[in-house]
Amino acid sequence: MYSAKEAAEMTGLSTATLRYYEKEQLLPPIARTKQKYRQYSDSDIEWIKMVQCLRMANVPIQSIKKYIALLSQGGKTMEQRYIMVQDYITDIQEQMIHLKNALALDKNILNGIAD
Amino acid sequence: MYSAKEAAEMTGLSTATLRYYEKEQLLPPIARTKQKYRQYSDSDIEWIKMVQCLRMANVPIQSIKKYIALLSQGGKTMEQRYIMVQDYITDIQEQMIHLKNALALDKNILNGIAD
DNA sequence: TGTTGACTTGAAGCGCACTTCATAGTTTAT
DNA sequence: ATAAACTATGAAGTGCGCTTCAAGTCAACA
Repeated sequence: MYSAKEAAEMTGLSTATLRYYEKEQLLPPIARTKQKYRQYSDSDIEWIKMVQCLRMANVPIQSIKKYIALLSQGGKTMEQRYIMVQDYITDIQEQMIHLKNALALDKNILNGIAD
Repeated sequence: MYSAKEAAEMTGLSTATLRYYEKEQLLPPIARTKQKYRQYSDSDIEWIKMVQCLRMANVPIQSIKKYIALLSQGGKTMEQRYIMVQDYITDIQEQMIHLKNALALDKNILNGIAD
């Protein structure tokens, strides 16, 4: 079991962010000591790392919350989760297309500037 | 030349967003009528569409501003612009990796749940 | 003539994802 | 025993990217 500070160090998130994620139900309820101090388990740490990956992929908190709700229902929700991830993969691919479109428009505009 | 409303319809952005982009210097100064009404030219519309592509690729306003500043300096800044776009392509590819990492962690966590 | 409707501006408001603050209790080291 | 370091909470603050509001100007039409 790890303290708040240790969990923060292990994940690279701040303790404030960890509390925020917990409050937003992106994490399972974290165990507490008698004195109400959080005790993060190894599986909590894994869980946090997964949330972190989703955030780094720009998945919004509310979507992660839904994903997490599915995940905590176990293996039977695998397909739904797979679909959610696929949708985000599609999003990212579309971002790539928009960037390339921007480059194409850049060239047109440049011709217009006629430098 | 197009009115604010026409420009909005042509781009799918709101007139408020167009004014906001102009204020933030994401657009070149838009011509005005005697009555101070904006008159968007065809090249303004192209410009807006490029900004829109960059936004849809999740490029922040401040970065677009820098990109636009380079673009308005003409063809000699092509390489710098290319590098900027490359950096965003890298960002997007990294997002993809994070998503895949999330999926891998999902599988681990699922084993932990032991359903 | 007056009342729609499109346009102008600056300022305020909003949702998101945190971050910081104020206040208070606990644990550890000297 | 007391100071330093860590933890807790709720509330307020921050930055981003818009959106909405308030107050006024201008053009066209019944």
